[in-house]
Amino acid sequence: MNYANKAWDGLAALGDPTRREIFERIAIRPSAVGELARGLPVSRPAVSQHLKVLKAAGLVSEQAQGTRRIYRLDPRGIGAVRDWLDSHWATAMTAFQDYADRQHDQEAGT
Amino acid sequence: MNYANKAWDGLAALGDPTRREIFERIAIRPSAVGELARGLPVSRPAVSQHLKVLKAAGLVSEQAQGTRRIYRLDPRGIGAVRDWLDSHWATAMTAFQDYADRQHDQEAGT
DNA sequence: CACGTTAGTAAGTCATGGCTTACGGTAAGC
DNA sequence: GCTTACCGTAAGCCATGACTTACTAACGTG
Repeated sequence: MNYANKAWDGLAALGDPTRREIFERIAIRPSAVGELARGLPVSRPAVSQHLKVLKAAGLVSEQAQGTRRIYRLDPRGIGAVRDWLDSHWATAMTAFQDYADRQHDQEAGT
Repeated sequence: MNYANKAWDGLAALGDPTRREIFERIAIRPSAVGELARGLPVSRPAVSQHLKVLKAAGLVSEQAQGTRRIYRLDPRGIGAVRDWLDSHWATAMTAFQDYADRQHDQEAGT
């Protein structure tokens, strides 16, 4: 139960729509900064700043290739957020089931 | 592959730390608005507004109980975000594996 | 039936953070 | 070595959105 820390950073990072867009493009294909910026309605420095946040959250990793920096998905950070959500999803499922059962019992009881 | 829509709303909603805090408290135990506000450093209307966003994203559901509104987790919205993340996590894993293999082959080749 | 409790909405304030331009710095190519 | 391409950081601007107070509404209780 310590995905909480990393999961929070990840969720905070994925809260911005532009960052989600960048994230999804990287998911399709690892890309360099300028390459990403060319397909987006924001400037290249803006993309750089977003990548910095995504990297700090552990969602993407960077690899130098000449003067280019190739960004790709980082399974670790993504996995942390996934686990956090999965845990809450399971909680929600059982809670919902219990709730539905109780409703049913109440109706049957009267 | 249409969790994208709901997942985006969910991620946008969970981007705010106060909303995540509210979300986690509801996960522990379904609660009314005032009850939540009492344990948080923000006013009751602020909590109301956050719950509105969470509900619109399909992450929580509301049930009237007298003048009180009980909020509980909604598995549907949470599941959508979970699936979105799970999908990208799987992508990241295989991509990372491929990348590692290629690095290894390159080293062996020389 | 009035009062107290609970909660959503409106309006307005203010800070967070996303964006831009400008700059500096590194690696490849001629 | 000089130029070109690629990228991160700094500084500053500005809009989004989170928060507050005030108001209105609905339900239960004495």
